[in-house]
Amino acid sequence: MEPYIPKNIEGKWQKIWSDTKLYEMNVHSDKEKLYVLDMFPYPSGEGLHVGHPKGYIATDIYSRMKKMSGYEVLHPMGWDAFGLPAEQFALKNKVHPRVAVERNIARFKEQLSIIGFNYDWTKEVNTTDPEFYKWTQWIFKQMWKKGLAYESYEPINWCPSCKTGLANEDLEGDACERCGTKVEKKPLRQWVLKITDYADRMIADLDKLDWPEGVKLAQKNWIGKSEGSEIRFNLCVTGVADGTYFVDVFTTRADTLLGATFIAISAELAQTWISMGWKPSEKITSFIQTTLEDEKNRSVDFKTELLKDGVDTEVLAINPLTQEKIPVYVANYVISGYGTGALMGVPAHDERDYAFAKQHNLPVKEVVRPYVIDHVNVPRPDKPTKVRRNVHAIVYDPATDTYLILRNSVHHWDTVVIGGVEEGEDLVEAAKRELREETGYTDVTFKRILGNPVQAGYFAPHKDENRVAIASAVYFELASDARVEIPTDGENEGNEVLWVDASEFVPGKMINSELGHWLVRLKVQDDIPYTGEGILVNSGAYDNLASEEARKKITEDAKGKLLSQYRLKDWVFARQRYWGEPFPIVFDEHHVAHVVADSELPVKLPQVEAYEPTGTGESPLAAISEWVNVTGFLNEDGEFVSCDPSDPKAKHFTRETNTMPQWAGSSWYYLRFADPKNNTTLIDPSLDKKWQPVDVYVGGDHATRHLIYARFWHKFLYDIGVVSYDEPFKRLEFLGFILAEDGRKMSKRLGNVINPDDVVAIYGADTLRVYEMFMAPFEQTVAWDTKSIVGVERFLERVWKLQAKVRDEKDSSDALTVLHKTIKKVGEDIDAFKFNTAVSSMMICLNAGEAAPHVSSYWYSTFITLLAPFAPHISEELWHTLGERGSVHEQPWPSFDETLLVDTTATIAIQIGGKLRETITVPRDTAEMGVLDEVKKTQSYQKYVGSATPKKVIFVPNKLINIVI
RNA sequence: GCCGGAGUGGCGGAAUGGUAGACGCGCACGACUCAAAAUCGUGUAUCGCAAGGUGUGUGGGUUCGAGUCCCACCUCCGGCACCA
Repeated sequence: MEPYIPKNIEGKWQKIWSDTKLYEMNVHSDKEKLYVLDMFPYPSGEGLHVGHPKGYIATDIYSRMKKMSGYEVLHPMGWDAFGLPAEQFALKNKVHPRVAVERNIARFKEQLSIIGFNYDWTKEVNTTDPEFYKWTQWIFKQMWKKGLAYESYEPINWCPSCKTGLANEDLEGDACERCGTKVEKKPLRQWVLKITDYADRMIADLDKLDWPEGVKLAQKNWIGKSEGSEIRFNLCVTGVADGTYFVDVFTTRADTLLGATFIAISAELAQTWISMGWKPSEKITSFIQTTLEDEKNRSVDFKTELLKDGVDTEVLAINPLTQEKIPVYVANYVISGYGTGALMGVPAHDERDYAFAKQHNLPVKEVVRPYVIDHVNVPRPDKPTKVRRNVHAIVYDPATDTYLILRNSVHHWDTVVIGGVEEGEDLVEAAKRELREETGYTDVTFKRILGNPVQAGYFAPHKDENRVAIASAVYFELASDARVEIPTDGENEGNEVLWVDASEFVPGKMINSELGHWLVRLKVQDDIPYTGEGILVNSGAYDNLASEEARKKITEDAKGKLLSQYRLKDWVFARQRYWGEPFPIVFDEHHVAHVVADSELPVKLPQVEAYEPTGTGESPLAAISEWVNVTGFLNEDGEFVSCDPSDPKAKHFTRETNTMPQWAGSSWYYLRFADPKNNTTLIDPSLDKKWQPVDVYVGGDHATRHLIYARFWHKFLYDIGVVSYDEPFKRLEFLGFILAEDGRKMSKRLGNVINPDDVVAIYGADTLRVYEMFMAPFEQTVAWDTKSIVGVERFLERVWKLQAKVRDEKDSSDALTVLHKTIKKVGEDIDAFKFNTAVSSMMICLNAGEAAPHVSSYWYSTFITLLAPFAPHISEELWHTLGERGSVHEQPWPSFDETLLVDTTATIAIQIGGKLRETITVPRDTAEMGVLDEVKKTQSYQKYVGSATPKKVIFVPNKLINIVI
């Protein structure tokens, strides 16, 4: 037997597989399709570290197993090579980005090739290839035609270091995600994509995706839909007729409109007012200016300016329902990009508005009262209703850390001390009176009233009527045990006065359904506004309406409209850099934009010497006049067609000089793999129908960028009929990253990078592959551990050596059973991306094979077949050593025999009173009686049960028997 | 603050409500060797000589039985954050 030397076999097989085109697949095959895709890499100049291949190993294993199971598998690879990192790398190394990208791709490919991946390289795509980005431009053009791409002059995030505008998704807090520089707001002409048009569908369709729930939630939160109302407040400005001016506010709580006591607007909106002719005082103007400039302090604390200074003009807002006039502030905490950039302040029902009102001494007007429905005695619609005001006396004894309750033996309930209150009666006095009458305690210290009343609805069976209780709570502490005698009959009949600790003083154990609210208020020392829903009070005609109903009615009556707002912003889609896709747009002499005709695509990125960013907000392309200036004419569709300047139709146009962001190509690249060379359409419709969607998509966490952008583009392509399915990625598996041995991220700077080439050189590609799958659950981030890799090395070594034990004889039943269990387990685990346990089960199987006197060639070749997706080289070598023909990677995936899965004996755990005492081995499927007979013979039974009669026996066949005594 | 995810030996980690710690690393001892490495074998949660206790972040609960289910809390990691 030859020794196992990976480098002697791995290169050899890689060459044979490549020469025999083993991995070239047929997109037109009749077999059932499966599309397995990695998030394609950005070919950076640093090359791969061991973390990069992790996901590729997983898809490699998955796709190999599926191919063996009879699927035609599309498993391609490509390059996401446009964008800032490549350009920065090129600038730094003084090479052209195109050259740098080619070099980096070659390096990546070489690194990938030695790991033995099964990519079909005939399907390779590259986003910087004009034949590819032609279609990126084409998609943009379709969006433009549908009005989804528009020019905007709004201030955007500008990174002064990268010298380009950025999308919201490109930020980390308020800094550039790439270089960490604080971004500035810069007004810039931008191309923006209307992604918000798809927000609702992107939320709704999450339901049909087999994605990790956490990712779906992250997307939902990122999109951040809130449903509310836009309501107009007319303005009352000194010297101008009321209603000439107005402000629209967005609110999710239109039900609190009658509690609005101020309006706050953003500095941006104030500036718009100024540009429309409003002339505020110097003080206000300067406040607006500083707020606009002081970008970072806007999220720190309240800074406001009241639009009233007694000198020039005074601005008040008129509540559309009450006509009440309320003050208007410019406030730094109101942001312009959300809603209308103006809000109505309702201090009684919003924490921030409350804090604001306290700071400015504004009235707090309660309009929503918490409302609880008793779930035991639910109000009955057919019964009359009586309204009562009452007070709850909550008494705490600090000495014993307990609360005072009444336990009633007639009604079987625990309750706080409750008493009715008359109109105008003092709550504290009423509560004290009830305390004395019902418990006898007289010496309590009043602490505070627990906020506004809570309303409860319940059915009172003993009175056969519904009750609405409007309850306030008064909080006391017990000062001394002083008590007076109380009668035990009448109201007090059946009552026992008790002190209970906090665990008993909870809504589930007490009858008082208001208690939950009291406990929340007890916890915080200051009054807090009630931000929940309830029923309306102090709202005139709207009193007693539930919040939800009130929102509709109030919005309607205030002539507002119901609409949704999103946290997600439209996608700022232009970059002022060289290395990206040019836009298929030209401008005429009036600076009106036109798309270019299809015949003009691709609009190629010009070859230039200097491509440094200008920093002026202009792209470096703008300086290339021979590229920018073009002659042509608009055809009958209004699209630009170039022509010779001598042509009588010729007119002068200039090209759009911004380029597309890095995320453009990756938003649709997965569509191209099935048909990468098609020159007439983005993808042949029949191939789209056959191969989309991606069945399994694997990569790092891009929940809020790539995966949002791609879904948006895909849905757009679906709408215009280019693709036939409305979601791009059916199943998504995230991978956990591999950290350096020191637990930090691998980086050249830290000098802790583990290079896969080195690992392959020492241990071989198969060991690297199996180790990366074995080290931790796939989705979990884990630190590289060079020590542990030998475990996998030994495993493959022992697999190799087991060939010496192959005999032409029957397997032991143990070895056979383990093998079939392993076939089942490995298949199931690969399906579920549980590679670590798949490897572990193969180790168990190998242990069993080694323990057996010999293994059959069936046993060994089956084992090799299971191992093949994980360790393709050693498996192929052993396959041929066994004298088998063809490639192990083209063998059918082994099937298991159900009858062989079960052991002939079973180990039964004997529990006595739930405690494990002993185990016994009995023939499989021994019935309860049989097992019990055996159990009775055991020492444990004699000792713990003896002659006593078991109260109960729980029997789980082949597993456990529990004797309860 | 809000929303996710996770807390199990010295380490990575296993466990459809049914024998916690599979598998692997490490470690200890033994075999082989002049010796070492490699390899192979045995052992390895913890306290205890043992019988037997105790153990899956903490405290409660449900259950014959809880790492797993329920309630409250603590810690760590990730995301969002004046979003009206």
